[in-house]
Amino acid sequence: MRYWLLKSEPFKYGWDDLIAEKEGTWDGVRNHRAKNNLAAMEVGDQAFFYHSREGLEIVGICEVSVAGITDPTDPEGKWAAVKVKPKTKLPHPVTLKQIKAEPKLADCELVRLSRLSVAEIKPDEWSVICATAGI
DNA sequence: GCCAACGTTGGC
DNA sequence: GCCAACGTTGGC
Repeated sequence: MRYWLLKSEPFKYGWDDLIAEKEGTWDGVRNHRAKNNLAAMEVGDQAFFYHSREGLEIVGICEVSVAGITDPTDPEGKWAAVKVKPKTKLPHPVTLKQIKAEPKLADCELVRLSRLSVAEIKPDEWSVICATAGI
């Protein structure tokens, strides 16, 4: 079981959209590192849902329901995608400010590579964020 | 709205 | 194969 963080701009596709759809396809990723992360995901992996540009906070947890599919929006079929289902809405969203203020999270991919849209979260980082979120 | 970080493109 | 120019992302 591995942990991830999925970034999305809430005005394009937010947590509420995922709830409404019940299952969302994570496609349109055009960054190699993010693609590698997508390709490494397995069914059952957990992922934080993070709102970028607006909100700047982790709002929920979703679970990979379908792994290893090719991006349906890519005509050449070179890019990867997964499907995710919403699992838990965080009782207390964890803001980027809180993440940056926590020394244990100082070198997670989210902080280090701020432009990466699909980041890996280490198990201990996952626990720290869950604790902060009140889970 | 600005700017830093990063990726991509294209001239050489 | 190098690097400058440009575009995009995302935090502030």
